[in-house]
Amino acid sequence: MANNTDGQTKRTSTFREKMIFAEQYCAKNDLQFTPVRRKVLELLLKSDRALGAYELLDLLREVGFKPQPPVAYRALEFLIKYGFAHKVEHLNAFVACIHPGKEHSPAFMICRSCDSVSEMDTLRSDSMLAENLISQGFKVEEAVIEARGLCEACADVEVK
Amino acid sequence: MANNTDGQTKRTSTFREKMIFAEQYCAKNDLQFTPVRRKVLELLLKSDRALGAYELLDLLREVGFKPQPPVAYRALEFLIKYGFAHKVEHLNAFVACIHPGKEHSPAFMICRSCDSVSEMDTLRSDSMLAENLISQGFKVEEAVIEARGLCEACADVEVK
DNA sequence: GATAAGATGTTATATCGTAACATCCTATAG
DNA sequence: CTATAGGATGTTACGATATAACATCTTATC
Repeated sequence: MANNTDGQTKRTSTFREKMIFAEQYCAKNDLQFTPVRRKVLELLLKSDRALGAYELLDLLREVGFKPQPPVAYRALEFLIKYGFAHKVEHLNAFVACIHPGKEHSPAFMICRSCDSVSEMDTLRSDSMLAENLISQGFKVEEAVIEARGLCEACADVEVK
Repeated sequence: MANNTDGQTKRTSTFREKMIFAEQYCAKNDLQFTPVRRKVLELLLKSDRALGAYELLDLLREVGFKPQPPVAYRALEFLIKYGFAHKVEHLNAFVACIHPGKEHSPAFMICRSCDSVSEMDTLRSDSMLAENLISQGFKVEEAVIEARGLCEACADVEVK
């Protein structure tokens, strides 16, 4: 299938495109996209599961870093603050964001069979939710949705 | 205002009514509503905030129990399993459920100012959400919504 | 009164997360 | 070229959350 030089092909953005986006976003906004931060984002992007902080620490060690826990948590804090990653609260674990740069409240689909986590494109449901809550007198500033169930692949397999 | 003998008055159910409901539900379903479980539910019902497991342990100690962590976690596991309580993942803390016995995915409104947690009556939004996710090939089995923002009281106060 | 299931007691430890302070790096002013 | 200031990282130590594993007790039933 398409490589990066094929500007015509329709597809979601690639790993490399996301890294380049992060790079440029940081440059534009005077943010330091340091080696640890870059590596953590790479690891999250390459994983189809959410990764725990200590798991990330192990992976960082495998590629030559010698980080203590605060290093991972600080990198994650940075990535989350600027919209490159989210925390999945049900798992105490972290995932790369699918549309960094855009304001949004994330919604996750967590497969109970294969543990994959995918982020829903949920700009629409945001507003439904907010309206709903506002109607009860609550002023929503941010909202997170986490759904557990079966992803398409695992639902196909399960005969039950 | 109304006491329990006033069957006509419209209001949400009282602490005592909820305890009686739990009692009867357990009796009907051969579940043991033991002293620790009862006390933990009482404590959650009486609190307007979510309570952490270790906070509950302290409160249990104040009333004569001498529990180690697993005791609290087991009581909570029971209450959650049978729909009397929920875990608020953003807070690593627990709240009593507002409508036990009914199948539902909870939605919480967490006030960033006063820390109050209230559960939204969200049977409707459930289905909206499920439809939305199903459309992306994911089979939702349960979903949790957690919104942060300002409760009505705190929004009124805040002049900003 | 034997037995089995569920509940609780208890110890120890795993897992997740952060406070606090030292050090380093880099940009910019003097 | 130093000085210095802010942000980033290194490091130690610990706090907070959660559970595994096994012992004991309680209760219902045979």
